[in-house]
Amino acid sequence: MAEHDLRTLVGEIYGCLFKAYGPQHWWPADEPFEVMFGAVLTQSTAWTNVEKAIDRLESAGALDPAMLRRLSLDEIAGLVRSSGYYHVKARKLKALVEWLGGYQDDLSRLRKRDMAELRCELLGVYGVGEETADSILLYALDKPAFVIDAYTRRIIDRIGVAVEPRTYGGYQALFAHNLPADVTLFNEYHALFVQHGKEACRKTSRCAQCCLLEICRFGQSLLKSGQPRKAVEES
DNA sequence: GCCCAGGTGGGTA
DNA sequence: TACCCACATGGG
Repeated sequence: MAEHDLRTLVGEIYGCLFKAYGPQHWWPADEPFEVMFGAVLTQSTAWTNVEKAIDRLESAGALDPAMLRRLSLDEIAGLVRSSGYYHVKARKLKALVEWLGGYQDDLSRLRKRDMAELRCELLGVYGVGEETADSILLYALDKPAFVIDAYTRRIIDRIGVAVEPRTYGGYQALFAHNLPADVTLFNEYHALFVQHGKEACRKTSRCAQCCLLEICRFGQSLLKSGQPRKAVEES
């Protein structure tokens, strides 16, 4: 599949999703620390459960890194119980705020850092994997990191794009190489994938009745003819 | 009662 | 590298 066609496809998917769901405006108005904690709390967890945990943190005045550093693991676990995996997540939040403490909780210092270096550093923090790191970079620190999640993989697989390698980086490269590195665009695109995943294509194995139906059909026909679209990660 | 949700870390072969 | 598995609540 030519590079030009892949670029067109990535643009078409965005166009269909935007037409169906409209602008999402995810997280930009929220407090960056709340965004960071939410990124950890939402790991493998429904957002409705995360909201309850964030509300309890807020009531305790603990949407603040300095406050969170003062609380014990058990205290944090009690506050985030509703988000599931609460013992593990308490440790993860603690590790994150310890890391923030190294910057005196000063987000302007973090925003000045090079994105790739910052990403490496985040990945070194306990509990921060690739998706969480990119969510923090994009939604809390305004860096152009494209977030890949289960919804995104599912949709891309269904459309029939042959991502190589089938890793987080492989999927991310598909978008990073075929879109301008724009924070607002990346923010909206990922939010639209999540919205679509929640509303349309969760349980069914095909995109019946969904806004990506035509794109899916095109992808399936290519697969049958033995020519899956190919996206290759640059090393 | 069963399935799933905006993952990650650690262990094993 | 490539799988497993633990981690756990709450809504449909």
